[in-house]
Amino acid sequence: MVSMKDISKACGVSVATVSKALNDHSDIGEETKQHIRQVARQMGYSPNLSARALKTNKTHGIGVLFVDDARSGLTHDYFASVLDSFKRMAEKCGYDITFINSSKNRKGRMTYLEHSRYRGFDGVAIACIDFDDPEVTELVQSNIPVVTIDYIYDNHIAILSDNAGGMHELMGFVCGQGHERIAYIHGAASNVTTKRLASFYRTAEEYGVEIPDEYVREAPYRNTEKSYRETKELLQLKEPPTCILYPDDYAAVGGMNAIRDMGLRIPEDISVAGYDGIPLGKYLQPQLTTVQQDTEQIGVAAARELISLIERPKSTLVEQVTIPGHLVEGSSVSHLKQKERDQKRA
Amino acid sequence: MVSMKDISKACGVSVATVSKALNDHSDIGEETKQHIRQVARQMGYSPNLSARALKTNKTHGIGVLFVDDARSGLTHDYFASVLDSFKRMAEKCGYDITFINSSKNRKGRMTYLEHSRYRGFDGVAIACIDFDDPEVTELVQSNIPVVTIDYIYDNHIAILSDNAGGMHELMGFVCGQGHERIAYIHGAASNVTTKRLASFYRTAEEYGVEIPDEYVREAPYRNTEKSYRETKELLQLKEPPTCILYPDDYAAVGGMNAIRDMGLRIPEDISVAGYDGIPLGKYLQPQLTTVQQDTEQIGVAAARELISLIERPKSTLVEQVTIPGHLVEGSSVSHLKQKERDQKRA
DNA sequence: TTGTCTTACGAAAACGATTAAGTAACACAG
DNA sequence: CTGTGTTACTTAATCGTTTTCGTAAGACAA
Repeated sequence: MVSMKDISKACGVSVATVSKALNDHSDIGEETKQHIRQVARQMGYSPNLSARALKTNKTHGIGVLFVDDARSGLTHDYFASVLDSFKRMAEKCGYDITFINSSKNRKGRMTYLEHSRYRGFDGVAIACIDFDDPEVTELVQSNIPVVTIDYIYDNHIAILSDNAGGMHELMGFVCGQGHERIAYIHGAASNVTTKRLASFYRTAEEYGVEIPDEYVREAPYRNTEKSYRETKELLQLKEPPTCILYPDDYAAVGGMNAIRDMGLRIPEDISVAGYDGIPLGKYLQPQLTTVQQDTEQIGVAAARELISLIERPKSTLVEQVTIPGHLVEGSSVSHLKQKERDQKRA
Repeated sequence: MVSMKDISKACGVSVATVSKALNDHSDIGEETKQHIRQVARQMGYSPNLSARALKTNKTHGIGVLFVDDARSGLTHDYFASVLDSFKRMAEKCGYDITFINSSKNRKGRMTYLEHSRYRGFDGVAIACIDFDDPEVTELVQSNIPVVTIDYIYDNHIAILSDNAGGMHELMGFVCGQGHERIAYIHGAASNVTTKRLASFYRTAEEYGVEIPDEYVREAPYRNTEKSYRETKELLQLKEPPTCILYPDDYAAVGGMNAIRDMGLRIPEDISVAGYDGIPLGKYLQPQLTTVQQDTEQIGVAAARELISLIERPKSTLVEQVTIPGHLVEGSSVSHLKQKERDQKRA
């Protein structure tokens, strides 16, 4: 590998001059600069990041922390999309993305923070994880710039998908279609799901729709089997719902299977809606009504905010950015006409 | 940050002793070692990777190169799964994963190789990309250890999903179900798709099934719209196929929509099969017949081979590992009984 | 002439680790 | 007593940069 020393010899100048020329310092003559740069290019010089990082304490590396154990790491649709746009934005700004982990290797086990320090990340993005994990809070409370996605820590930057707004829009649509018996199978308790649940109730009230307790159930994220079972139970109620909302699109597919297995049609007999807007949802029959989260913007905003925090530690005032989603009106929610509703009531 | 110097002061020994104690060299007394380690722990010492890398030329970092521009980077199901298991395996061995990119940032543009050198990757994994790209071949021909996934460069380690075997098994199943008019919408030309296509023809011959040219068409990977259109065209042929194979499960869904839109039933009227084994396939109705690629093993093998190449540059003889997939017999391929076939022929 | 500025560059000390080579202390054989 | 080995350290060089503090040369004013 050709180093600055090689260039300095080739040019007959000192390494200091080479360094300054390549970094465009003002105290080097213009022609010297040009010459040094040209020679560097010719010799195929490549800066040594380790050496630079050792001096400057900047690695231009960003750590990304995802949940690992739930097996859904990168195959988690929502998260993979967010990460993808995060990555693109970060790379455009000259930062590379490395995954943080705490798996034990030959040298024992490192906490997230230890690992981050070891790698010398300039900043860290956290998402899709148990935010109460002590290792996570340790990382957040360290002096490493942090941005969280879909969770707020006091005094830290957070990028939030507008779950309350999304659910409000979805419920508004469902109610607007005339549904009055709406069930909600929500995801396992988390900051995200509680927001959606609260918004669900609030919007129901807004539209004067009553929600019996037995209409509200729980099935973990992306758990098709559980949502299948819960759906069957809902349909066996004395007064079954006319519409069922699911924690995500996968779960919705599970529910749709349950509905069909019971000989009912979607949306004629039962309406369903998912959440997330996975690519395949558009191609299901009927097309799935869902809320598409703007993963592109979430990822971009996260990267932008984190990098601005890294590069201008003080000036960053914005602490939370909420990114709206939008309703995808598929055809899995039917319009209940007045007489139909009367019929059902009769 | 506490460094070895701090520890050496606290312990009244030299930094060399600290270094050796922490790295378990044999020429340090056992009690000294223990003491130094304990103090290091108490002081919250964290090794500085940059400094270490500067000396040792090892970063314990692996670069991963994916296609970026096609927008399907991390949201590519097959690849996200492979990456996920690759990551887990690598982390278990003490390596971290960073994405390689060549996007132009403030400092101009780096090639993949330049970027890899800059980051000092110990090794590189390449997948899901245009393998003819000169930047990619430049990277492969460098002195950096490389493993490729689903593509073979001479004298380099490659991990291959058994596309020929998978297609053979799938075709064997379809033919075994009595199908004799089988169409294949294959993906855009690539090393992967040509292997499948060859295997498709070979297996057809093996079963004495003739494939008219008009039965073989092309639709890009995951392109639901194109496979929708191609499917419609296939069904409008004078002698339409009884079974259609698709390049992937997404495309299959597109095809299924076309079939249904034409008022036909799956699998009673037309059978379909996908490829990949996406999670949702199990929950489609009918359940999609497909070939599940063993992404777990592919990722693990890639990481294992790459790391062994990194750590024992000479000893690695194995150059290609083929990972078999397995048929998922859904219910989207019907069994054609003899008389039905006779009927159709009549 | 002397003093002060500017410009353009160099010397050298870091940064935090690793490691080859050296050395002091002691044991033990001859 | 001398020579040879161990054992347990220390010294010092080194990796490739960055950056602070020179300093020499020339310009220009007083």
